[in-house]
Amino acid sequence: MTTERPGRRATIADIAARAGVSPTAVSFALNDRPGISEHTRARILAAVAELGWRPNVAARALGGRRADTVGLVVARPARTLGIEPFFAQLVSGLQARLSTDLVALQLLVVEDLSAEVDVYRRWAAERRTDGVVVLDLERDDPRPDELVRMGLPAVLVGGDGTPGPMPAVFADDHAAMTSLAEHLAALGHVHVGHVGGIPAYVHSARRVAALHDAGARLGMNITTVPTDFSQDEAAAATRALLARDERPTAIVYDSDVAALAGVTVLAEAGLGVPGDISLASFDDSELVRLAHPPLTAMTRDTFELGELVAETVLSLVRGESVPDVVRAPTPELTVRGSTGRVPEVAA
Amino acid sequence: MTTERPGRRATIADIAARAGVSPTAVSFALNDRPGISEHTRARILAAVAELGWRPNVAARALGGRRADTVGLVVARPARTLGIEPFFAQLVSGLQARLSTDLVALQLLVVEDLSAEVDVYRRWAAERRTDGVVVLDLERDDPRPDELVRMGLPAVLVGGDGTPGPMPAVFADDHAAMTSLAEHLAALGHVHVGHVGGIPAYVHSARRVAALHDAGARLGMNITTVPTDFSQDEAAAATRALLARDERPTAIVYDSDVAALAGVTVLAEAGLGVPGDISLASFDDSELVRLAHPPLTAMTRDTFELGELVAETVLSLVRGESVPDVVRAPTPELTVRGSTGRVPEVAA
DNA sequence: GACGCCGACTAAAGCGCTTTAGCGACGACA
DNA sequence: TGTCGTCGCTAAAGCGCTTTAGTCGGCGTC
Repeated sequence: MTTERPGRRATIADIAARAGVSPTAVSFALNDRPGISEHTRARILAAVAELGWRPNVAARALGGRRADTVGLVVARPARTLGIEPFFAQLVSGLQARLSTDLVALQLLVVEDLSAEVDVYRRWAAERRTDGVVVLDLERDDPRPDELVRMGLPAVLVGGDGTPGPMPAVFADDHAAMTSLAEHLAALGHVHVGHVGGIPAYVHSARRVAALHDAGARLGMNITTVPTDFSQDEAAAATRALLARDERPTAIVYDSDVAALAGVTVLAEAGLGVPGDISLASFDDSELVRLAHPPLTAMTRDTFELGELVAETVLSLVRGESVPDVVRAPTPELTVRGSTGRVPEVAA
Repeated sequence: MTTERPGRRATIADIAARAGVSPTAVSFALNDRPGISEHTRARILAAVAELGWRPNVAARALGGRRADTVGLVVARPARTLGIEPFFAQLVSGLQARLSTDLVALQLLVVEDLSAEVDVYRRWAAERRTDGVVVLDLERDDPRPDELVRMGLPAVLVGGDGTPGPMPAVFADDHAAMTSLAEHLAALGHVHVGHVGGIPAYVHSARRVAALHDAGARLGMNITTVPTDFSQDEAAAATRALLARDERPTAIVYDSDVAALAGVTVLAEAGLGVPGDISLASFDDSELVRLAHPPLTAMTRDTFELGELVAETVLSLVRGESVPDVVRAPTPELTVRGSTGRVPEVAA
């Protein structure tokens, strides 16, 4: 156990004294730099262990070194984050990978994009983080350029798969949505509703495009209703779809939370799933697995995605070469009980 | 906008030069210390704004000041965190309150308690965080004493409401569980199952005690099955309860996620809720509101709880006086469609 | 008119590391 | 034998702030 010194905590000087060397030697030993004999190094490490000493991160960072911290700023209402499995899983994965390298994750939730950029500016000026992870890329998003300008290394999650000003981790939403559309087409569905996300988001737009492309190709009639990802709007969108003259025989939801809201609306309307109408969620998660019936969804390992993003940002801040576009696995179709053949009557 | 200097970023010396004063004056102006005239202060602040300068946090922390960071270490499997609304909401609330004071939240997920203590030790030695938030208090928990020993300020969430070695934010689980028991008793339930949490957790134990106390008082027969909070165990526990000779007419779940698992088991067993059996969840959340039928639950604002905890830890690290026990609002009963009168046959 | 005090400010030290420059000893090489 | 290179290590500067200990001029007091 650590022997508490009276008053102040141990510093590098205490270690040096105890090992009978200079502070420089301690620093060299600690950072695996050459010029310290094995014998001396061992003595130093022993002193470190005995006093339970750790270099003060602030002092370390001051010497122009890294802060060993990666930042994540999310521009969404703080209260809604708690129910987004995607987000929570991503953070868990990020955290898991970062912590193996003793790098901390700094989390911040803000109101909007401009507040988000302000935070980046602050962090960059304060040297608080070595790099950041950027989510929910939008069309003409100001963040990449701003980040380049302020010299804060960043990794984008999402994007359109084309090389941009900074590395991006990209999952092929288009291919994923296409396979979901093909699944529905194979079951005979023609009129398909789509409860989409925020159109400004690049990934939302890409999903809409994919679904409509596939619809055109496979002779399906797609109706997309955009939402802000909230349950209220998802429920309203579902009701709107049900009220259409040509009522859809299947509805695709952009997120798991939205899909659950949809399940509730259908239950209230007395419609059976998949007997009367088929449901599918683009995001898979515990939530849709627990629904009754469990929902057909595009499965991806979001935790793993987080790890991949962390890996990328770690390489980036270390100055290692990072590909412009890191491909994450494409989500794969998991068929569960919520999708079935189109009902006879409506066929 | 900031004028980028060639090479290095602005430091306090640049601001001082621009304002025609000494670095000391800049520091004083920034920290609202007396001894700077209004006129000079204004000139300094103008220079700060023009260069978009922010004090380097590392340099600041090095001067023995605060790190402006609060830590949260969670000893649970990282993958399960993503589906715990309680946890996500708490973090959101914490974050929201901390960020208004520009204090960062450091998140870390570890395997077990001993790894958690190691992280505290590291953080204390590195001066990385000013204080920490401790969750999931256990019986004979080693953490409070260890934290006191290493001099890391901490706030406990949970606990038993008695003053301990450090401030605790306490919600009266006992009273909450009692009101849930009374609700079931009023509906005529006698045989009540309880899918509990990890018995080592103080809050789990307190809930069990409350339920059994109320049972004794109200003539109910309570059967508690402990679980590790996972859905698998919750499902298994539910099946075990259903298989009992004296099948319960109501089941209480300690968490929302567990309750959802229970809903699925009942649906598979062909039992109607609340026709055949009543269900209630101790934790309320979006999840149980979305279930069909929506579940009766004990409602509390976890986001607000997070804010309260943040408030407490902020006071603590600032050296302000903090009560030993901060009382959070007691969760309140929200009756929804999942609890009903005990069925005739079983009554 | 001498003294003390106060307000406004500065010089310099110090926080705990990392890093650069350099030093002495020793062996290799010519 | 002299020189150079290398190894193992140290002295000292420097990172960008905060803080302590002043300095200096003006004003009130007796």
